[in-house]
Amino acid sequence: MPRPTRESYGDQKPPFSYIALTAMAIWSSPERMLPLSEIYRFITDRFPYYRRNTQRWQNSLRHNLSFNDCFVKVPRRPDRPGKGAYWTLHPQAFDMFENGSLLRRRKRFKLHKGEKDSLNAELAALASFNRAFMARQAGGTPGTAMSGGSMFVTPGAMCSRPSPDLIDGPDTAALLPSGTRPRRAFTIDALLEPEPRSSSPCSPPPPPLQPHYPMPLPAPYILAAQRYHAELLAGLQQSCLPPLWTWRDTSQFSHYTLNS
DNA sequence: CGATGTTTAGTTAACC
DNA sequence: GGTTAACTAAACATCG
Repeated sequence: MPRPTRESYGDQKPPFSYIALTAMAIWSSPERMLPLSEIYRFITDRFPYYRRNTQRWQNSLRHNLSFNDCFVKVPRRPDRPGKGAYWTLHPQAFDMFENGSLLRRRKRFKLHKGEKDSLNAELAALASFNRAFMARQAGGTPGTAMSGGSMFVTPGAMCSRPSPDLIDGPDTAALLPSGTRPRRAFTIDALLEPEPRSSSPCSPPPPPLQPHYPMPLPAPYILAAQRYHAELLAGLQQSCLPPLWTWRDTSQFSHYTLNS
């Protein structure tokens, strides 16, 4: 039986699960993360089947995003306002498909409670940073308002303190690779300081993590926000972690695979 | 208000 | 037959 090509799917339902479709969409984007609307667009652009009954499959897709730990909701950067968050893949979920084939999933990806708590704390800190950022910017008092940053937690404190009910292995409380987790306090002031030069233990850094920001002369706040966001994403999508999703044959969407 | 996100629950199919 | 993953439906909350 011949391999199905992108075209041959036509109005037929593609053999991919929603998880696979979503992973495709996310990993085909330059920054490895997309808002919901862009995930929709990726799917409808490539698979005509999903141009019908959008209510049904989009509900299922949203359900999958929320239900599965393999998808991580990253708050929008404050300089990119809009509706909804960005969605990315959890680094530990990269190998959830057998042999990298998106046609077959190895097992359900589930985070332990400690890992989940840790990640949520990290993301909550980011959201908090964003809110403070906006408030501060609205206040128009650069460098003074909200100084001290007592409302923020340091990443170290956040990630190294296991919850009482956490008994798992050594890395359960440290979701993000320790080398790339943000090293400074999650405060605007700290982030406004010049970037400390440190060589990443993993090389080279993936290009998508340094997107260009189409902004006219970013203010220091914007720079701080960008830096913060980049650090978090660098942790989430570490270059040490293997492979990137790709497709071997760009004309055949049936064969998304992992680089090896 | 509509898009987005969360949660629960029922059905189906594949697998051991 | 039990377990698991995928799919679907639906209720509900939140947010811009």
